[in-house]
Amino acid sequence: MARARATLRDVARRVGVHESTVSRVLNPATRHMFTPDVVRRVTEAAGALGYRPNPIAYSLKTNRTLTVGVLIPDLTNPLFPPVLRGIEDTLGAADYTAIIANTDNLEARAATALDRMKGRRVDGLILATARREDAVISDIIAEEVPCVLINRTTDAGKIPAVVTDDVRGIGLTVEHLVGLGHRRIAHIAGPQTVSTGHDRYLGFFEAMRRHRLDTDLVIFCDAFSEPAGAAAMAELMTGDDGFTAVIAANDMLAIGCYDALARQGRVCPRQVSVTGYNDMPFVDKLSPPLTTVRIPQYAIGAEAARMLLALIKTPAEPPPSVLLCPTLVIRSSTAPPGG
Amino acid sequence: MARARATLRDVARRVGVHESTVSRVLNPATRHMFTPDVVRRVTEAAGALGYRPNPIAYSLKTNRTLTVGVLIPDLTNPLFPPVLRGIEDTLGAADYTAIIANTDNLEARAATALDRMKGRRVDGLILATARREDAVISDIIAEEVPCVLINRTTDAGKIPAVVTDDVRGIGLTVEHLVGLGHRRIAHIAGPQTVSTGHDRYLGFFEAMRRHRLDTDLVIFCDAFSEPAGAAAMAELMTGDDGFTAVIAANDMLAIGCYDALARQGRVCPRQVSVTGYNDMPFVDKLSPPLTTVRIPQYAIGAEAARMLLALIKTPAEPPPSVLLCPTLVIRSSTAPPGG
DNA sequence: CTGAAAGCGCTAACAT
DNA sequence: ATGTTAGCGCTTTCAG
Repeated sequence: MARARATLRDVARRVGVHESTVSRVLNPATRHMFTPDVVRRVTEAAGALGYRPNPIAYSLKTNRTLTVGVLIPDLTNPLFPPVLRGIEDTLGAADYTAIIANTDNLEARAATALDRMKGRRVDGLILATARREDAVISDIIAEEVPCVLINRTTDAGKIPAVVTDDVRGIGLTVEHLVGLGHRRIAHIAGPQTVSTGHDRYLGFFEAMRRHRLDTDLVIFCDAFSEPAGAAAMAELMTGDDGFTAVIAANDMLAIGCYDALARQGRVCPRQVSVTGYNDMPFVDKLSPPLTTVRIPQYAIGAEAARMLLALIKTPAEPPPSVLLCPTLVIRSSTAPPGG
Repeated sequence: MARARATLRDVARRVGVHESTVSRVLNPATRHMFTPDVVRRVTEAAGALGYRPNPIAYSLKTNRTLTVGVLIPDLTNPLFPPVLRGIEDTLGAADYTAIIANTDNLEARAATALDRMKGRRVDGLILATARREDAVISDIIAEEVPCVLINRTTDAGKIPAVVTDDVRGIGLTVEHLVGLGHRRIAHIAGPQTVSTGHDRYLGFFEAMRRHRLDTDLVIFCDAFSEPAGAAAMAELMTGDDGFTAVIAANDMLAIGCYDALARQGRVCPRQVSVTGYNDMPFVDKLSPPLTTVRIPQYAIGAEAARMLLALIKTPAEPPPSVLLCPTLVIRSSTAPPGG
């Protein structure tokens, strides 16, 4: 900033009181100690000088930066921007600021980013990058940094998390497809090293079993990506086992399915129904518009931020994890089999 | 952070030298003043104690926060995440960190966000929110805060900007459509209060004139949004003037065109060709895949960050604005007329 | 080549 | 009800 900003001392001098008086008057928690007259004079002088507290000095003194670090796999995945808006809106209302970093799903990058954030002395962390067994998170626990997980959680479950009920979410898609008459249903599963991939597979398995349907048609992908989805779909079509529907573990995988289907000249949903997961922006614009599971993205971010703020305030009382409810969004990528 | 971090004093005590010696040894710029022996001992002790400089104290002393503010209209617009990655990668390499805020295209929110950022004492700003006449930016000039604009610029042009050549970009689409045989071409223009909206309209106007074609089929929108595009397209179809192609000022407007077309049962590109602008992620998945103008999103961010860092280092030498080159991406939303 | 000392702007005991 | 004082961790003149 160019212009030299007014400091507490400047205000104090102008009013003719001590620096600490100004500090206390300007602090809502201690303002009550003063006569209305002093409060008025100080407030006016502060206004006249355009006084703005220096957060750097505040931080150095209090050891709090009013900053939290947010780790996400990839900002260009449209799933995350709405989550971030939820986080930033909630943090902003409490005068906190988010610092965001992408990890590209690489644990090494997560470690580096976390180091930078800790270096910046963030007051807390929100991580969307948890693996089921996560060394990085073990460190965080050991260091007692306030932290909440979103979207994915760890097996150990020692850290408060805001996630959706993935088992139930996939159950919804199975019910929907079974209701349409499908019996041979395949699952393109995500990485089993992360809770979302694992829970969705579990959800598929349990729901299919409930209907006494076979669960042999499962391809495991090592990434929630379009190419991985395309490869899996291609593999599925190679050993054609007469499946009529595919449940992809997320929307990116489902888009990959579309690609592979198109390359083989198979048409969705007439020949194969496809479902996704997340209801990312723009999947309603695909051809055909994708049937998928909607998760409350903004709410996930907002809730996580709320929890983190609580945790920062009272680290001794970790807030309970939150399980949000997914809903099925039926569009045109699903239809009765053999349509 | 929980664990009390080692300070300079701790390191100094351990080595048996003065605090300032440690500071100087750890600073690459002043390290050369010392005997190799001292350097080694200090470095080792710092390593052993896990010393990490406290950026807060550094900032308080030096008046630099190694932080820059980034203002964007809306993170959920897929145009921006790649730009941000460019910014963050470049800033990160120089140990700078970005603070991001959304304005939703509201000048009031821009002012608020900027206030918060200045409050946080950012060293510089990157703004993707400029209007052609922008009071907020006038303030920034007056306060001499290092700043670079991206995507949009101001009429006054007093601030270095990284933008693409929008006149030329739209020219590309006109050439393409004319080459396909179109003569009656409409333009769904963006807000004329921002440079992108204005320049693209200008580009349309000039290119059409070059071909001696009429430029009467223009609808001005007050937002670069899907509903605005749909409304404009609907209006265009009402007074049907026999147009065979529509150039939308950006991809969101083009998607709105798709909506309106679908509602009227008109098929693209057979009855109407449509073009967009920006080549946002996922427009290749639309039906039909959108012909659009690609801008180097990551490069815009990276270049802007580079310029800002230079400006912060030497405020007296403002870097020249950069005009990046757009390219046409031909997909399936354009075809010869009356196909 | 290294040490001493001041001070960035703020908060929070502790005094009165 | 207000003032004094010390100090957060660092950089940087100024001495030597």
